[in-house]
Amino acid sequence: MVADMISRSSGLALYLQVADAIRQKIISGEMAPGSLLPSEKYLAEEYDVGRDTIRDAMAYLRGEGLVESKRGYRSRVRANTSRERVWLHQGEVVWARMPTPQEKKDHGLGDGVPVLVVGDRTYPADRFEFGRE
Amino acid sequence: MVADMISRSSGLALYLQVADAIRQKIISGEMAPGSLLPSEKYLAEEYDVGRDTIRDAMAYLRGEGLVESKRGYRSRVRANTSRERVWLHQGEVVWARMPTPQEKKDHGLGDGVPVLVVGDRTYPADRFEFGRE
DNA sequence: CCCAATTTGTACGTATGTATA
DNA sequence: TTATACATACGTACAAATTGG
Repeated sequence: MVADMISRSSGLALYLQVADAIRQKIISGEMAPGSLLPSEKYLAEEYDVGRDTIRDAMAYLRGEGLVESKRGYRSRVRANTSRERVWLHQGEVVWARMPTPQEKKDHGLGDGVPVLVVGDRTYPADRFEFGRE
Repeated sequence: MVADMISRSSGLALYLQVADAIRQKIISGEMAPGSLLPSEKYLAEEYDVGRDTIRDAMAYLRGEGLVESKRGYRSRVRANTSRERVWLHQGEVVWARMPTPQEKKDHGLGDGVPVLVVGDRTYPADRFEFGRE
């Protein structure tokens, strides 16, 4: 029974404890990239918390870029994508921030995926990296 | 009255409409960087929605890195920080992702701030940028 | 230093909508 | 069509942090 790992008196918010537990399963590989998570209803019963608490935990993990959700289907562990390498030209500078809604739409980005900014162009951070030759 | 801008039949979720409205005020400068937002209670009345809807909108804006919240105090428009420039050495590669909880703690990062990764080191994306000389 | 008001955070509930299988 | 699952939106209550008197 996994619910033993959740403490209502630890001082740490329940949803963060749930997020920690699920994150650990993802990092350890117990939940493989691309695999489906249990339903929110199931998780709520497993950890003996309300569904809202599970939703908060999932939202937190989405923000970390660890899971992705879509309506009507169970959430999924985000698969690691390979990044295309782009060489920085002389004088170019790269930085990162979260995408605007328009950029999320344009690049088809889920939650928890930043963009890399070079000049006036943005690149999805899960598909690009920048290097110096 | 701003509530006119919120439509319950537009098909777009109310919290996204609220987020859009507040984001526009931030981008336009009507809400200056560093300034305090109205309380959630006030916003709920202003837009004539539940507090939960306002909270969802705020969480969305936090995820975008536009606002920051702390318990007991009103949310604040994130101030633009200046980024320290670091030169990439030959062969180095930089990419970005969301921080782990440990990295958030170590760097004192709020929501919606990615980290830049170079080798086995991470740099807060709101305080660093990488360039090629 | 303490107290009260304010504000956000957490957690529960219910109901309904919408996408997927 | 039906069942399942996540999304949205309302409500309530209390906890915890901050501010200011």
